[in-house]
Amino acid sequence: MTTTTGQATGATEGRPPRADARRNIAAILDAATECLARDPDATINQVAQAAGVGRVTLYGHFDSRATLVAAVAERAMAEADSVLKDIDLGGDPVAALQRLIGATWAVTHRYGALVVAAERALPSEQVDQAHADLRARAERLLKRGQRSGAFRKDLPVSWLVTVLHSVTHAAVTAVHAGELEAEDGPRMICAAMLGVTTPTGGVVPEPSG
Amino acid sequence: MTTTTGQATGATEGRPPRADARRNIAAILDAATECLARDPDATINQVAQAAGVGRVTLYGHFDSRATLVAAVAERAMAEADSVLKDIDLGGDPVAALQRLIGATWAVTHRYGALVVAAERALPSEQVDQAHADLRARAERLLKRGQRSGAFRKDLPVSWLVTVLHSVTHAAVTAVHAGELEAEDGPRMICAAMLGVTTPTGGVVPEPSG
DNA sequence: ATTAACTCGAACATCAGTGTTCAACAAGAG
DNA sequence: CTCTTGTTGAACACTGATGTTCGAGTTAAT
Repeated sequence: MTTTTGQATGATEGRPPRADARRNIAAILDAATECLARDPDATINQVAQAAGVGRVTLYGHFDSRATLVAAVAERAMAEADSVLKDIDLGGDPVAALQRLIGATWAVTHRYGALVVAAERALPSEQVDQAHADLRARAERLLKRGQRSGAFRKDLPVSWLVTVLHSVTHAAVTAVHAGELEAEDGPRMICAAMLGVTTPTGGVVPEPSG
Repeated sequence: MTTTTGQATGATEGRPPRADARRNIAAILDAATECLARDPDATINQVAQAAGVGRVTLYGHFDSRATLVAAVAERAMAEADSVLKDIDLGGDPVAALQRLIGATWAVTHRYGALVVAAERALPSEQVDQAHADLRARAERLLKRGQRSGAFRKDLPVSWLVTVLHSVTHAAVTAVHAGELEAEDGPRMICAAMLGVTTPTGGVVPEPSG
C-alpha cells in the first residue's frame, strides 16, 4: 500500500467506514478536483463548501491540505494513465501524434491547473516522477518521428515536448476563459503541433479528426 | 499625471528627494523587477533584501505591495513599448514575424512572470489594457499575413496569438529552468511559430537569424 | 556644523488560511 | 431501538505575510 501518507479509506485499524462517510469522501475528492483544476490556490473552505460539507468534516477525512492534494493527484494520475496507456503510438507518426493529442486533451482539460497545486503541496518527488512519465510518452513518439523523417530534426525533442505541453495548456486556459470552445481544443492543438513538427522545407499536413 | 496612485518620486508637496533616497528607490525598483519576474509570489521581504535595504525603508517609498507592483509594471511597460514601437512590421510577413519575436524575446525574458504579479495586485484594468496592446501588435501582423496568404487562414488569429505568447513564455521558463540557453530562445520560438503559421499544404520556411 | 531627510531593526497590530478541540446533534448499522 | 460512527458550527491556537510605529543612529544638503 503506497497511499502516500494520509488516511481516507479506513483508519489504521478498524471496521469499514459508514455509508455516510464514503459518500462525503467522494464528494470532497470530486469538489477538490474541480476547484484545484480551476485555481491551484483554492482554499480548503472553498473545497468543503463546493462539496457541501463542513470544514471540520473534511479535516476528519484528510489530515492536511497536502494529504488532500496528494489523494486528488493520485486519483488523477491513475485515470490519466488508464486513458493514455491504451493509445496506439505506432504507425504513421503524424497520425499517432494526433491520437496522443486527442487523449491528452481530455485529461488536461479535466485536471487543468491541478499540477500546480501538486507542485506546491508535495515536496516535488512523486510530482517530478509523474511529470517525467507524461513527458516520456511524448518523447518516444517524437523521437521515432524524427528518425523516420516525419518530424523535423533541427529542434531538440525536449523543446518539441515543451511546446506540446505549453500549447495544450494554453488551449485549456483559453477554454476556461471562454475564448475557445472545448470541442475545438484538439483540432487547434493538432493544427499547431503538426505545423511545429513538420520538417523545414516539408509540407504541412492537413489535420484529420 | 497618471502615476497610478502611489508616491515614490516626490511627495505630494515638497522639495526633491535626497540623493540617498533616489539611489534606494532605483535599487528597490530593480530588485522588485528581478524578483517578481522570477517568482510573482515574491515577498516584500525578499525584494527589500535583494535591494540591500530594510523592509521599513521600502515601505517608506511605496505605500503598499500594490503600489510597488504598479510602479514596476509601469516601468516595464514603458520599456516594452519603447522596444517594440521601433519594430518594422511591414514587408514580408514571415520576416516581420521573426523580427517581432526577436524583440518580444528580450522583453519577455527580462520581465518573465511579472505579468502574473500584476494580475494579482492590480484590479485587472490597466493590466488588461496593456495586455491588449501587446496582443494587438501581433494580431495586426498575423491578420495581414493571413490576407496575403503567407499565414494559414484556417485558424483564428486569436489562437495564433495565444500560441505565440504561450510558446514564448514556455521558452522563458525553459531558460529559467536551465533546459535551454538564453541565446537559443528566439531561434526556438521562430522555428516553432514559422511552422504554426505556415498554411496547410504550404512549405515550412527556414528560420533566418 | 547644523538641520532636515533618510535608514533601520525591533516590536506591534491585522488579516487570512490552516489545523484542532468541543459539545450538541444526525444518521447509519445491528 | 440503541449504540456507535459521523457531522457540524463556534471558538481557539498558530503561522506567514502585510503594514505601521517608534526611537536611535546616519547621511546628504546648505
